[in-house]
Amino acid sequence: MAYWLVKSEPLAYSIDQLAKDRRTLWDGVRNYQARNYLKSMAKGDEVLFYHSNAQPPAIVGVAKVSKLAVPDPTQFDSKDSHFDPTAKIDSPRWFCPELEFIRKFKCSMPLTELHKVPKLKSMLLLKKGSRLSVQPVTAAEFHKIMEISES
DNA sequence: GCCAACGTTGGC
DNA sequence: GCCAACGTTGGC
Repeated sequence: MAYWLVKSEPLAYSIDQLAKDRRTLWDGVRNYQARNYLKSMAKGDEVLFYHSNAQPPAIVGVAKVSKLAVPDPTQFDSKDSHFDPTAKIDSPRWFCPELEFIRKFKCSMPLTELHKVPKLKSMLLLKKGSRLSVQPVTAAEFHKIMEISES
């Protein structure tokens, strides 16, 4: 079992939208490192859901991987903002797993609060200049965040 | 809106 | 392969 964190701008796709949809393809990621993480996600992996460019930016809930990554359909759609003209059907460049809603936290965890937790100080999310929209999270970090969410 | 930190592109 | 120019992310 691995743990991850994904970022989304709430105006683009929020935790509330995922709660309604129940499941969604995590498409549109166009960064190679993030893509490689998406491809290595296993069914059942748990995923922290983070709202970026939000007020405040915060971890807002948990999802899980419900399907392994498949070729991202938006790369082939010329009308989609994530269209990639260099991607070919027989050699897709971008991949996306399906994520399933687990829960929204009663109280979201703003970045400013996360920075105060000593056990989380090495989280990728909290490192200066860290822009990756898909990140691995350690079991210890994940469980600490679960603990905080229940307090 | 600003800007630091990256990532990508493309000429050479 | 280098690197300048440009684009994007995302906190503030």
